[in-house]
Amino acid sequence: MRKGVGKVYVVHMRTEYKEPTRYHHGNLRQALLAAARRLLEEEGHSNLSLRRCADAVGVSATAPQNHFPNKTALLTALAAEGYAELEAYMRKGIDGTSDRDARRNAALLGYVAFAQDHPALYELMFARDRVASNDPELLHHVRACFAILAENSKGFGRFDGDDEKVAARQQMFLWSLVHGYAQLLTANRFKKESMLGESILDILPDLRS
Amino acid sequence: MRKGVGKVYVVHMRTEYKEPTRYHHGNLRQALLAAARRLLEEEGHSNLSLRRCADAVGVSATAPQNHFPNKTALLTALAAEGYAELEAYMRKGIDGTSDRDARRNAALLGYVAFAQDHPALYELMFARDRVASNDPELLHHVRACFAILAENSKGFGRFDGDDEKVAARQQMFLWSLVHGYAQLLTANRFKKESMLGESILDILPDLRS
DNA sequence: AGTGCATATTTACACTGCACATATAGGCGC
DNA sequence: GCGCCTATATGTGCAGTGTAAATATGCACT
Repeated sequence: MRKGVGKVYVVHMRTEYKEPTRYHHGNLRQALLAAARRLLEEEGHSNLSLRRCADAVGVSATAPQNHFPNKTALLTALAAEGYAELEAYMRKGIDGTSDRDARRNAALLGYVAFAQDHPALYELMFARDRVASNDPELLHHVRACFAILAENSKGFGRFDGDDEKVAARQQMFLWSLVHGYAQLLTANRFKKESMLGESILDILPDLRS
Repeated sequence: MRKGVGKVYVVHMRTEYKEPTRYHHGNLRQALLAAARRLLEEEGHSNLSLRRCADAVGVSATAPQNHFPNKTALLTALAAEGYAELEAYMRKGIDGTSDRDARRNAALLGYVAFAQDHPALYELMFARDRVASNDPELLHHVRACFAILAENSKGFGRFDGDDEKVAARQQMFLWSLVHGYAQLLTANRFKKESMLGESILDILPDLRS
């Protein structure tokens, strides 16, 4: 039995809208993810707790346990969502472009744009100790992102090895570069005076043979 | 007055050695940092707490407050220590080498080696929400690391712009690449079959003009 | 109407960071 | 030698956290 249903309205405004209190939320999993994301992006990782998510949605402190076995599971789902969006950012720039170099550049720009728009989420996506990096759903989205980069890393730069090796090295090169750039950029580790009007394309050297 | 000094020896073995109990530790700050580092690297970030550090050293739960105003301050000091070591890793490979390309390669290899030897610490060093990234001591060590990369990024690759721009872009390129590679490597994001016998030098394309 | 099961609540517990009051002892002037 | 100041430690308390376990609710299905 809920203690004082009306009371919650008196204590403070609900942050998220919720149908006039009923026992079963109906869409709690999604609502929790949305609340978690808002908390993460607006209040920072250290202010994101399961209890605050539950509060924001208007359910009891332990209700999230029915949808996520532990906090890591929630964060993992959030990270997976992030990779899906990262993929969309890259695709948006690629679609409608046919030139090979232009497609690769568009993917890189989309990648960096995502990291800049969602720095906290991007950091979470690479935090080994907060997400279950072998979660199947997460891995699915990770691979989809890598596949886009892989597709668009063909035929540039001079690398050693047979065709297979060269392809692998092109991919690793491109992902390393764009990930490092995105993270250093959002972590403010680049000198300000270096950053005037720069984009990732400016730090990509001329790789023509 | 300490409640049952002998008791702690009965409950469990102390992890760190400590002089037969005396009120003032004498070197608590250093001891706490060492304990924190051991906890971080051996038990993972989520098992690192101020109280566990205090326990490991054999002082009361709130003793750390005299040396670190809050947990972030301790983690920041730990991260600064990490940057100092990263610098040492790079210097070790560089010293004694005079060839310019060889020095740059040595710096890169040292950088990656550090990340592989201390993945948890390396992650902490770039965790925006856990360290005070504007701490003066931290910044000092960060800049020392960047300076090494900067020194050894001269005169390679074809970049646009005047001399100053080119230098900035060479540095950003190199740091992005090595940081991204180090992080993706330690986060296990590269396909296993791509990694056979690879080093960062293999994914660095031929940049000769 | 009754029943089963997914989904919620309540209660409980160990642990955390931190604020605050208090205790200790080593060093310094005398 | 002596007393006091201050850095460094302890003790206590509190709000907040993740999670386990028992209990309540109500929708779907018969």
